[in-house]
Amino acid sequence: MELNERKTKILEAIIRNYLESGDPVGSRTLSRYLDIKLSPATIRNEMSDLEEMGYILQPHTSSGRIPSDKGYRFYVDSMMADREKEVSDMHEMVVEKAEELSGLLKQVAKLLADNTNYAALISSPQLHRNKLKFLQLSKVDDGNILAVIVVEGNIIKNKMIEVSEPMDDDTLLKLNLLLNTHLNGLSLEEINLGLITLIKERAGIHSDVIASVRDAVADAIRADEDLEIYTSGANNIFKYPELADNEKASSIISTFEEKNELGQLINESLSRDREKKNGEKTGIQVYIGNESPIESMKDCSVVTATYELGDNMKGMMSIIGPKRMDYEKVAHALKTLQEQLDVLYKK
Amino acid sequence: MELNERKTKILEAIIRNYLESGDPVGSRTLSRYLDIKLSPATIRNEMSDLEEMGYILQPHTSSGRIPSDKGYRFYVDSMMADREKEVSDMHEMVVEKAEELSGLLKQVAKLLADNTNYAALISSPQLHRNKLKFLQLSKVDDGNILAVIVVEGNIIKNKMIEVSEPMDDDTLLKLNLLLNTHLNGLSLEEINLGLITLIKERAGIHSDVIASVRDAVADAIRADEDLEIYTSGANNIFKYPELADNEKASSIISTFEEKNELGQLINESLSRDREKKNGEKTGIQVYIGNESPIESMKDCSVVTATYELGDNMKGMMSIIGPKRMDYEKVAHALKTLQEQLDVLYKK
DNA sequence: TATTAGCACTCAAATTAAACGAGTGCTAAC
DNA sequence: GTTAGCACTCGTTTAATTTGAGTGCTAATA
Repeated sequence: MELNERKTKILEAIIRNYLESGDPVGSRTLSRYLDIKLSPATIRNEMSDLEEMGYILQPHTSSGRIPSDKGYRFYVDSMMADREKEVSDMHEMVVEKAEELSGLLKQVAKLLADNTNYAALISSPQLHRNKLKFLQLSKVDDGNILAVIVVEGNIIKNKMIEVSEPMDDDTLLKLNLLLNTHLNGLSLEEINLGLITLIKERAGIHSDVIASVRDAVADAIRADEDLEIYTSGANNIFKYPELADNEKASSIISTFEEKNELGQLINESLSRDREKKNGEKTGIQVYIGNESPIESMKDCSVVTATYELGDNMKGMMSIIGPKRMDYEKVAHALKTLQEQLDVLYKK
Repeated sequence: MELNERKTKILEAIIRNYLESGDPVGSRTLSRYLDIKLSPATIRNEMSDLEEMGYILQPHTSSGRIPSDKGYRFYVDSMMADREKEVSDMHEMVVEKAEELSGLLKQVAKLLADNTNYAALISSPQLHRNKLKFLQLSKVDDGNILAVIVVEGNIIKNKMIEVSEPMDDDTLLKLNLLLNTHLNGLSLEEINLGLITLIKERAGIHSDVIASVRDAVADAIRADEDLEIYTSGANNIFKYPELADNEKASSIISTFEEKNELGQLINESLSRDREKKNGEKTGIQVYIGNESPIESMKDCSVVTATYELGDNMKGMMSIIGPKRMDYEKVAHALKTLQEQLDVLYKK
């Protein structure tokens, strides 16, 4: 079946309506709401089709329809394609330059949460150096091997690795080749996987050296140590009945308080952003329901945006709310702050 | 009416029972539960008295009784008097020395929350200097007055105050006397009040100088700048139906996230602790319901304990839960960690 | 062939009613 | 002073009923 123009219109009407009301929407309502004149019966037929195609679903027989994740996805994608609808009812959001970075970030998180009525978070900016560019092991003396590691952004790290027995030049050469072909261009997570296969292939060969190499690379890449996350408006989720029952609220709140799970979201979002650097440039990602990397947010939508402070510092901010959030407003809020942060720290 | 032994026993039985079950407790239940043999009818009479005295109350006519804030207060006070009941069902709580102080504090907060099943928080330790000890203004030259401020812990601060017109020695002497008699021994909050009366009395006299003095004193006293608060287990409140409804949960969660209101609690608790340094020495405070300095916690009980790291660093940790929390267990948990922190950083 | 009116049917949510039961206060007897 | 007895209260539970928004299907219509 094909998603023709009329079906598209109806689908959009369903979603728009549901975003506003939060109630399942039925054929009568749509008949009134649509600009094309169609009887409820006709719309019912179309809705039946749309349901079969997976865009909408019924909470129970004889109720109206609500968008499925697929439906939301369709909506968000087509919304993102239409450039810049103007969003009206939002206060001007103005970031004031703060003395402390932490103050600034707290401010941004609060602005986001207060203006959108969803939960918000922002990460401290991270040095942009997540991929391995080059790796060289050199024999310094019989007991020591020097590892030189270059990561994206041309940051160079040195690490001396002690070995129990000397390694001959030939082996070292091979090992260098092996490591470079396997690991170059990989991020930390991928390197762990890469090393596992590597060790499996060359089982037993200098596996202690390889472990040391991994540690050294991890040190060089990881900037996690100084990752701070500021949250605001977690209690906003209580405004949305579909998230406000104890079970769900508790797990969301807990994720917000623990913060370490949020780290995953940040990494995921930052690395996704890096990948499609060329194409779109807004750096806004939408995760709907199960698309989210965080388990406890499977009933939410998560909208993230990266921001840049000065030259090489990238961070992430995010809005978390119900699936039926006002995506336009949220995207707009994120973009606004993105730009402001950009300008604020431009020297 | 007097709270005789029998009434006391019945009151305690009511409270103990309610702490366990969370349900209003009636005369039949008590009759079975009590060791002295009394018929439900007799107990009803006593309960009626206890209600009149304000220790217990009825959620509605013809329901059992629950403790009032006054009842809880009685219970907690008498409990605190009995030294050290052993508490059984708690895992060993072991704090591991961490590299970073923040890591340590996060760990402690988590231990507290996980072991008690309530919400927990801990503040970073503050330098113990909250009261003004001595204040001296000296004329340096016609345009400048030097303020020397000594606060508790013998920390000395100097501040140069510019004056538009020179002040003669006599006035300065008077002002010194006035300031010292009014402000010595006061904490920051009290100083603000003290200054207001002072200014009222001596209206107009060098009020700009007085304002500068206040700022200088505030600078010297306030250590708030580096106050960090770590929380854990905020979601535990969902385990207690009396706190889990959206309204209450939302405001508690919000307080936990914003953190600045928690600062009040910390100051209040630290300064109370300082006052009764001599008498009790456990440093454990219990705030029941409205006794709490934080508005949003009026349906909770808050138990706080101070801890000392090394020589002059004092911090506060706290457990927040329903009024019917297990006070013994909580007090025990706090004491355990108090001791551990004490030992851990003893040089 | 696409659209629509009509109608029987479904089902969550709201409303009402009845039964239950834990608990009380009061009185009179022990 | 203590207790048994009893009528009464009132929140909770359960079931029955009503309501209403919405559906799918069929047959008539354009």
